[in-house]
Amino acid sequence: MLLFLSTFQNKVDKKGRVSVPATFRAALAPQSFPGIIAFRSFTSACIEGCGMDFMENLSSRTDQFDLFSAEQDDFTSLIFADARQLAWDPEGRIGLPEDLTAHAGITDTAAFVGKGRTFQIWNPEAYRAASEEARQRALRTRLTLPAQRPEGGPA
Amino acid sequence: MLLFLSTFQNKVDKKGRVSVPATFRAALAPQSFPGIIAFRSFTSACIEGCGMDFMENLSSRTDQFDLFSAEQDDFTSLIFADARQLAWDPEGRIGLPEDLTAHAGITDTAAFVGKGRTFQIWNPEAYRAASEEARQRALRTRLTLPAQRPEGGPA
DNA sequence: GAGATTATGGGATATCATGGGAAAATATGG
DNA sequence: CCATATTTTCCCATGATATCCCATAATCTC
Repeated sequence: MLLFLSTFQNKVDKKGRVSVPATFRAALAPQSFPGIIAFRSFTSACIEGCGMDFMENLSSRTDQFDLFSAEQDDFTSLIFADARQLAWDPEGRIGLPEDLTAHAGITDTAAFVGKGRTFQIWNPEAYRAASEEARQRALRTRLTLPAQRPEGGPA
Repeated sequence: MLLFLSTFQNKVDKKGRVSVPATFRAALAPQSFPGIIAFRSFTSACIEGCGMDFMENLSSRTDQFDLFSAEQDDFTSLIFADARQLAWDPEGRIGLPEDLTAHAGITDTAAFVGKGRTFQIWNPEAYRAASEEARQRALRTRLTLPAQRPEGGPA
């Protein structure tokens, strides 16, 4: 199972810990780092989550900018500087740092939302509202996906 | 765990020592040299930090310049001549040389900023201002990453 | 319905950041 | 070449934090 699917609501205990859904952990099992990478979304009031491989992939892509260029610098500031490695304990829980929960408005419950290669962590009510809006928007504009790009080709 | 992620603020004691974040030390653990490489940034008021492997990679890149050319000469002066090996003590602390702290305006607190393959060391307030600017710039210009390269990267 | 897996709670333990003193290494001066 | 001063490195102590471990309840699977 390589994709993050479905939505799970788990409790945040008084220590700030929350269980990562078992299916998400299974999706991350092949990774080198036993946990998740999390950073503040810069478009929504939520936390972005992914595996270390996703960050490695991002790093490779930023290598396409010239080293020490302004673009490379801005991008790495935005993502890598803000990202946090959250290792899970033997029971599969992570501790959510205060600045992340503050950004997402999370207090006693967290919603893990599958997004395919990544996932998000929301305040449950905030997510309900945001997802309903997204659904309305999709119906209004007849949202479509671009056709798949041909794989491979000259490097 | 090959990437430098997140931002950490550590104190500089009266001896000029500061703890390298444990996760950064872990990322540098495979290296032969038990410490970091540091040199003055020539784009910002901060200290650039990395491992020896990255310096070797830089050396390869300077090979793109003609040997003994002005560019090659400038680049190697800016980086290699200025770089210093800072070994950490048994507790994971390094001593920051005065010329580096002066360049970054660091006095009693240092911010270690993850940048992927490298990291930076800032005066905390200076970094807050610079990162906020970078964030605004990135959002304004809708900075995006080039599409994934056909080869390499996780599936 | 039985066994296994998962989510949750709380106490014990280890790790990390930090401070200060002792010992060693280096530099300075006669 | 030795004595002294200065710097650097090492060692130990401490508080705060994060991690581990065990126990229990809810859920899922077969």
